[in-house]
Amino acid sequence: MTLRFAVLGLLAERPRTGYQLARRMERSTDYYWTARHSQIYGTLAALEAAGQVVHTVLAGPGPRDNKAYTPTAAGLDALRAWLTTPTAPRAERDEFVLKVSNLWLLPPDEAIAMVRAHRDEHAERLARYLDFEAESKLDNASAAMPEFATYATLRAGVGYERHRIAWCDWLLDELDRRTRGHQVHRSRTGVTPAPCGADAAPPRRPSPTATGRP
Amino acid sequence: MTLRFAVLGLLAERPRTGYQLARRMERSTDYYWTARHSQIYGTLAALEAAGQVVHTVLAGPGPRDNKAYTPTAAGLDALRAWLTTPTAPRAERDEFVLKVSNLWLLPPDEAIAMVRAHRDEHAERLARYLDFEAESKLDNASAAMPEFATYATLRAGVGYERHRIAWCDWLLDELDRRTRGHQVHRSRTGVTPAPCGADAAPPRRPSPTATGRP
DNA sequence: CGGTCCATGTAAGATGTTACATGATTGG
DNA sequence: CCAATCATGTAACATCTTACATGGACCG
Repeated sequence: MTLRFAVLGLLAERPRTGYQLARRMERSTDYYWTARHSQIYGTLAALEAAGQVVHTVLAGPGPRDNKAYTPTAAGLDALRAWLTTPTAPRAERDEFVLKVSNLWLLPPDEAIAMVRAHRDEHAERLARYLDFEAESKLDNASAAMPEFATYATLRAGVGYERHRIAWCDWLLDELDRRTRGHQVHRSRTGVTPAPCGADAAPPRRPSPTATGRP
Repeated sequence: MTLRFAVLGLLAERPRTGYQLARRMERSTDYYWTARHSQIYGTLAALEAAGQVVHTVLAGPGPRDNKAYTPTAAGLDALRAWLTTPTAPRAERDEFVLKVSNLWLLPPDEAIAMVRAHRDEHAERLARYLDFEAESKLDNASAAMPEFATYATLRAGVGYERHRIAWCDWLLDELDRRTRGHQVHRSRTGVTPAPCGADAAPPRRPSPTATGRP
């Protein structure tokens, strides 16, 4: 259902065609929902069937008709109702963090390279966001203007990238610290041999607590 | 494909049954991929067909056989290969940020209430994460131990929640500031009326320090 | 005259969620 | 005795991605 509201929200700003919506939603910078055009056209049809948008044909330049969609009063009501509904916490799915949870399987140098690459990518994104931010001048825009809302989402992106970078830096630091001392034992096979102590008998019960908690 | 590797990763730590995997993956705290059991059993079958895991039947307490899965050498190789593959930036889908991008449609008091509720939820989650963190003592665990990797993902969670909270605080502040002068027009609705002074246009740059970092 | 942008659609497939189904053991 | 936990599976559905299809206008 969320895509419906994402589309409605963009249409509430100003009428757009399916193509324009697709352009806007194919990247997620400063917006936070993506969709391909194949999804969008279907969604627009569904919204229209539900009486939440209407379209006017504009006979644009292409061979196709140019359909500009506008939300109806019912559509805007639905949108506002959705806005105030508590947001169910979405399942966090983060492929990189998942990889990090398996980092112990990699030799230290590869682990470090991998994190470093990720860090750089986020640094680049942060730079892009900051460029956007510098361009957007909204001075004393009121909270009732779309410009302010857009700016607020951009700030979310900036904060997120900063957090990501800080975390990568911390990780790199830790990886360095926690491999130092063990590096001595590395003899040209890429794998760390057991360094010392506690060789036998890690407890290994099927332990129900080990399965994890809430 | 990602789920395959998520499962392989957990099995690399220690053998588990489908049920145990499902327990671990139904919440996303300190892990970062979720799945229902209905997905997991299928994935295990696919992994086995691909020769990446094998199972041994343990005739557990239930009426069903208790199948414990272990990765094969081929499975571990595939997992390590995946770890070093560059992570394609996943489409960011964040329902709350999407809502914020439509915030201009709401009357100020409702907007503020909505953000506040979100903030509180994240504060609660942060507290839970910090509890976990306090419990996990890994002192000088090496980077080659699963415990460290798990701890690293927990740190990601902590950083994320902190960023989220800081962003909400910033937003609440801005919403307050940017509606003040406009509140004069709202009569008797339980919301702070404009107190005094600074009615029109104080410079109000979007001070970047306000976002606050980890 | 070949590629990119405009512009709208359909179809097949992968992935994820919800609901259905079964049945033993343990604790209140 | 009723509910929860253990334990594994299937089926229907919703959602998302990728690929196929069409064709005019404009630029180099």
